[in-house]
Amino acid sequence: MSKELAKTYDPKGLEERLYKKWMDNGYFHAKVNPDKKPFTIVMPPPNVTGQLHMGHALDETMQDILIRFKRMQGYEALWQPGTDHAAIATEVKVIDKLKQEGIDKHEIGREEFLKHAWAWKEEYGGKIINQLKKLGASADWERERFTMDEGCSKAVQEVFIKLYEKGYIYKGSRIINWCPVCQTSISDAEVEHEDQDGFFWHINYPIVGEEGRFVEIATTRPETLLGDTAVAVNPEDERYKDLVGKMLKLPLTDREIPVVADEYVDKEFGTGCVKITPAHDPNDFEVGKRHNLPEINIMNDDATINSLGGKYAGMDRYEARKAMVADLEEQGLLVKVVPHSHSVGTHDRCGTTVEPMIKPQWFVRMDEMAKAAIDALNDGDLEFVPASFGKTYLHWLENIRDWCISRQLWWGHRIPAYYCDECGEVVVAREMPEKCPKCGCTHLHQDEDTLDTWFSSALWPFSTLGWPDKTEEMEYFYPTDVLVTGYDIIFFWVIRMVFSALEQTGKAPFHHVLIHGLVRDSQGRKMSKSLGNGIDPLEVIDKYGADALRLTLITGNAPGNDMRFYWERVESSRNFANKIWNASRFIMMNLEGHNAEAPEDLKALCMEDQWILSRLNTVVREVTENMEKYELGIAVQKVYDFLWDELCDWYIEMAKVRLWKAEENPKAAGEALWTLRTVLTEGLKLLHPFMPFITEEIYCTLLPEEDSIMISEWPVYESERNFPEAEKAVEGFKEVVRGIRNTRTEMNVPVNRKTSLYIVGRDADTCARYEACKKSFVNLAFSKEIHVQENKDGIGEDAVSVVVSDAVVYLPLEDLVDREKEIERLKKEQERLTKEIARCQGMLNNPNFVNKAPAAKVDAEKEKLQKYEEMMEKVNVQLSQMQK
RNA sequence: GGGGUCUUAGCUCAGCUGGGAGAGCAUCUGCCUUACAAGCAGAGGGUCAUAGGUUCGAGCCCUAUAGGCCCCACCA
Repeated sequence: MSKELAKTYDPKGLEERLYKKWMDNGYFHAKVNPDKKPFTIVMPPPNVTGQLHMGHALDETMQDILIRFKRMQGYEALWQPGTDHAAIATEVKVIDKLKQEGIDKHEIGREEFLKHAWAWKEEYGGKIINQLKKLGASADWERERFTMDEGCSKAVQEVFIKLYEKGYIYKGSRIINWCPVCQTSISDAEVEHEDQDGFFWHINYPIVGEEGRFVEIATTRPETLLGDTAVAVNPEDERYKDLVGKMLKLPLTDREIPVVADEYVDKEFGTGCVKITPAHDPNDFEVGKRHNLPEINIMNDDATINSLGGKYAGMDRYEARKAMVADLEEQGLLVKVVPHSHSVGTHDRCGTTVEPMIKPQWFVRMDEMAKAAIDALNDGDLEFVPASFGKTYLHWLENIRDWCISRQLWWGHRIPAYYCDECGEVVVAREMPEKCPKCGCTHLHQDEDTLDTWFSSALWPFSTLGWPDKTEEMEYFYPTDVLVTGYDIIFFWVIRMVFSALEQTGKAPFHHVLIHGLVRDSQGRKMSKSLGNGIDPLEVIDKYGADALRLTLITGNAPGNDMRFYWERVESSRNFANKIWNASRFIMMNLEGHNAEAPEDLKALCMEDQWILSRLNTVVREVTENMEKYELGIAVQKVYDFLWDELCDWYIEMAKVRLWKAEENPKAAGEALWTLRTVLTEGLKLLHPFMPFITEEIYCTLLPEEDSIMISEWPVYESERNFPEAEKAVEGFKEVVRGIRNTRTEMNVPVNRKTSLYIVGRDADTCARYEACKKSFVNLAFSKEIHVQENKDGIGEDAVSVVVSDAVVYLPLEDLVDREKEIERLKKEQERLTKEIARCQGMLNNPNFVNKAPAAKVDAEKEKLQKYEEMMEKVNVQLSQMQK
């Protein structure tokens, strides 16, 4: 590979080339390796028919960062990928496609439909995986799984049977959420509640045998009147006490229904009389059970009124509502209509208003398993990051109801239950039994329903590792270490994985759950198809590169918080990539043809070399700590600041003096080059998990003998690279440089005018220190002829002075000095110091501070006070001189 | 109704266990200084929502209030 690098960083082409290299070398593959500690992340399986969006990009980037970090740290890092069959989402898409071809799902039948569905999966299933690869995702693609592949299906069947045998899975006729459009039951978690403006219809129900007397009820859903089997009042309600037990004539029908008393009714709300429709309302269902009321289902599966609805039969529920209200009005039974806003349940997939219906469905009993999941968090077997999401988790589990798992869909895992055609006996088994165990009949048929898609994804952390077989992967990689996901699917997925894993494997499926927020648009709106405000990650990658996208998604936001997407931020990430690129280019250009041998003793290195090594050392320690605490944003910010501010803006500029004089002093230049190469190499390693492509390209160009940065060793803190004195010295140096630059700007001195510099140090030691680094002022402070001395000999009275902690720097700028201006500047400085001194004294004069604060804090304040007082003294001298 | 979360510079957000307010972008002033104008140097800009409290010391901890957002919930 050539050392010639382009002047600007162009990620195009390079990313693809490097990704292929990583794949070809099998760097992403993890295997059972007893010599190493495992580190495992299971990838939340994207929907097989899905498109990569910003949410995925964020989620996958976070995981990739953790996996790459741990891999470099020497762990056997497995990132287990795969896709989800996404039962209903996929089935809807396949139905749509078939419809366009003029094919009806029911006409072709189950088997034929599934053929189409699998074909669809084969055609589109790989798409999202390929998109993930563009991000740089280092998942172990050799282990890619699918929730409906053989192994996962086996796990699903196994779990179903075990739970059934334990009595945790049962079939029952209960009120469930029904989607009339998708024509399937859905779980509570799939129902979204939204407030809608509607009406309260007040209707009079005539009392039987009491001509002209009515009971007035209020309802938001008049059409369900057809299924009413009672009217309920509160037993304590004095207004209606005499009515309890009486019969009412149900309007628009020829039925009579009783008035019952039930605590459920709120006296204060509405009219205090509630119509009870057990078959179409969850609360009414409960009331009906308590009073042994009949359950009358008045709707077909598509939410049209069924044959029990008399003249309304065949009408859609809303059509029927209109017709019935009109009829009631005509009959004089409609008392009034009052606008009323109330919460309506809708299906999260299609937005259709859910219809509660009584249907035979399969359920998972939640009480015991929920308790285990609660204990897991309370016992610390499971930890959320940030911890506050643990409360959300607990709150949900504490209020959980049984989970409806059967779906009237074809795309999914078919329920392993078989019914005897003769006696109706139910057998749950791995295969269809040859004959009914009860009556011996040989005619049996399998349950038509499939399982909720989350039933299989709940098993993902262990089904992908081979469970229920006792595989070595299961033994080695399980439980996994951390799950990374958005807060929006804690209920759907995280909770179900936890209780499933606890039940089946006896262990929590992961130790930590790292939660992130949503990526919103620049106005803070959710990115959505209907708004058309979504930003395609692939477009960002195409324009700015995957590294820039990754950096943008990780920086400037705290775990669990939503973030906004701005193109400007991507641009600034790209600029950082370019900065690193050019710094590397500079270092490599200088290395060309020169020796950069490691020094025999780091202690012999010059001040600035020790400083940058020492700073790097600190950054290594801090970044590693941040990564281990999942503080990715903080970690990368530190790497960013170190590379840009400290390495590029300071160290490289300081090192230039030696590089320019390489011919004169090859040893000094060699040390600078060694330091540059060392710091760059280590810095790139710290950056690699965040920006894998550019770091790989530079690393391999810089060190052609190395194979890849992604399998290099993560830097570790070494105490012999710690140089506190050098750090302090360079801080002093920087203070001087800043002071000079500042003063020059104020004096409007152009950069190309080099000035002489007199540094008057506090004492001999200080002078020695400035002497050692004085050459660096040439480049950093636009200087020539730098004099370091202990007195003011040879310095003109008009020189501009810069007072710092341990020295005064004089710039002889006679011709430019405006005495008035200089006096003003010094007075400003005086003012600043007065404030500082007052602040220090305020603290130190407070006996409570001196007595109670830690001694180190008190000493630090004393030291500062002394420093400021010294500086003040010097400023005063300077000022009086100017005012002479 | 319950729970969570947020309120910090013009904008978007960081700020880890309490110890002198930060970044990016934007604005203003100089610079094409032999890695980088996708850059360099400098500047302005904040009563850290409000009111109390704990503490020697609060952006950070506690309480209340206001406003924003989110989630959960069976008031017909």
